[in-house]
Amino acid sequence: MATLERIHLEIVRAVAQHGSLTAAAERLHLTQSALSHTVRKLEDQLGLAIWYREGRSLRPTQAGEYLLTVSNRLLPQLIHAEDRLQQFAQGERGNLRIGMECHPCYQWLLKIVSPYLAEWPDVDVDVKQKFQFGGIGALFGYEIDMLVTPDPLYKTGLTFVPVFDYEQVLVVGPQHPLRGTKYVLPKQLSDETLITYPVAIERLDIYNLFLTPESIAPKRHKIIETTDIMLQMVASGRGVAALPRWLVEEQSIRFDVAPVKLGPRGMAKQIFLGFREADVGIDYLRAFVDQARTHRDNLRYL
Amino acid sequence: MATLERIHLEIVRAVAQHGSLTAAAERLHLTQSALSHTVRKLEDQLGLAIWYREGRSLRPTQAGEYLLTVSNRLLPQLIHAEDRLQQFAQGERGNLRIGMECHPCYQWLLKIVSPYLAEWPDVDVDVKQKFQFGGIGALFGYEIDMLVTPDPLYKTGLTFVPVFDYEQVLVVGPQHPLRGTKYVLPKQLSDETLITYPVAIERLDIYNLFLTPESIAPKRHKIIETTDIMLQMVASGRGVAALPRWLVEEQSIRFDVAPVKLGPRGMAKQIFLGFREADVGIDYLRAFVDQARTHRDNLRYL
DNA sequence: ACGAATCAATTACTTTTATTCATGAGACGA
DNA sequence: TCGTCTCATGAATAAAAGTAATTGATTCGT
Repeated sequence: MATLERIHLEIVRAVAQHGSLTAAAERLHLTQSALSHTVRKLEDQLGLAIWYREGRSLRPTQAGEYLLTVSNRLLPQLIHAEDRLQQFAQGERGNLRIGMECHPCYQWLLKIVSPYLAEWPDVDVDVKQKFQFGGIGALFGYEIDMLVTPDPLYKTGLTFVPVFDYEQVLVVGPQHPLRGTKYVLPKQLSDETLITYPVAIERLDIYNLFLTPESIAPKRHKIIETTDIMLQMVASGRGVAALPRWLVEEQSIRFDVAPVKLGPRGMAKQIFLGFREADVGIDYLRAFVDQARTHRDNLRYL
Repeated sequence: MATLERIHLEIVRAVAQHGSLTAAAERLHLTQSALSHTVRKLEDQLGLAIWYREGRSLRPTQAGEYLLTVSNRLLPQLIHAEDRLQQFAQGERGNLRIGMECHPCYQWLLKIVSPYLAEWPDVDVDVKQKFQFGGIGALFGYEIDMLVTPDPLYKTGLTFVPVFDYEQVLVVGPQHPLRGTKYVLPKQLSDETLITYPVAIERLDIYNLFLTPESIAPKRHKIIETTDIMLQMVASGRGVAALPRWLVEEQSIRFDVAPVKLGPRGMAKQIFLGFREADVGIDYLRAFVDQARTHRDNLRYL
């Protein structure tokens, strides 16, 4: 019979991170001896080894690997809970951890965040972009509190609210033959170089809603991380990309690029904010959604 | 600066459950005094109160409520980790926590579980049916390891595998006018009493795929928990229900009920097994999926 | 409205646990 | 092969957690 204590999780994690008990001890402000004792006791209680002792180094056993995944999952949650309690104590509101699942949304988010921060001076906003199990998983796993995503999921436990409507368009450079045409058809892209963000093809709308249904693929597919570079590539004639119209129009001052409608009816898209239903009571979270909604309503009257 | 220890989570939880420090102390095999000390120290370190002291009873503060949700989320995960380590130590494989999101699947599950248990004597199988945040949330939140569901979710972090194809049919009793007809149309149900399991209407296929698209509602909607009672009700002419064909045929020996096709083409359904991608390496989990797949293939050759 | 019962808080004390210090044994590289 | 790095160990000590006994307040039953 053994009880997993927080210190055990800390040790497993620190050892994995620093490679040795000695280094882990330093990081945890303890002596190597203290860790050795604690580890021995835990291993005795569990009746199994957490590390293979190979010479003077430690290699995790199967159980050790497992404990590591548990630690990596639970420790951040404990730490976040402490932070939040700390904030309660200081009368602060807390922090809002926002996850982003769509690259160009970042520009949009900035416009929401600045008035929000002004209105809620005692709420901190974190923005995360990488999740082990995707945005939905991050919400369920309490890694983030709010998710900005183009594809919502109406399921128990989560709420999604549409906060932004936009048109996804093709972006072309100055010399491009498609420039100025009313719209583009899928087959017209079969000889183009398509530039996208580094995400799985199944998550790219230009494939899902445009190319794949017609069984068409572009000649080449280039991957670029940042919007700026992407637009530079397009402006210099190296390829075409699919981006929100508002973003293209905003950036057309800086780069010589132009939007072209995708298909005769265009490609309508929405951005959603998602959060845990359990959190609806948190006022500053609600306020963020309201802020985003207000922004949307303002655009409507343009 | 305060560190949340496991004992703090235990205390918060036990107090919420038993209503008093004294009762909580007993449950944790400690004296009331010990808890009082620990609580005071934690509250001092945090700089805030976890409970309001009202007379001789404790009512959680906002911080206390928050701590309780954290405890309820994290403690079960710690306990499960301990169990699993224990199982590692004893050479056992572990347990497979299966969540069920569809009522009649239970019959199907039984057929998979028994050969599985025989093949994996050192794996225990738990079946859970209630989840705070739905089946998907339970998977992400490590409440369960496998989900049996009719609606999968192809998203990062989870894998869904179809394991069972069936036809959803209308079940009618012995005197029912629809008995023996080729198929039933939505409007033919507008004067019937429909019996279903107690789940939200949006999750019932008979509504989603059959009635709602034609804007038709049954005359009455009765809710029954168990399949047996449901079939008894149908057999005695109290209403009709929608169930898998195989189940109806199996039970038609015990109850005088008959299946009727839903619409001219019938209603084709699938059951899926879902699990965390992070767990694909776990052999006994994989084996369960294989078991289910094998069962499916066997049915194909009938 | 009174007395018994119950509850949390506190103090002083005890026990248990965690941590350190000093040291040893084995592995590794120069 | 020596110096240095690793983790393990035992005894000593510091720190923490726990108990017992008591108090004061509140609640409940009669």
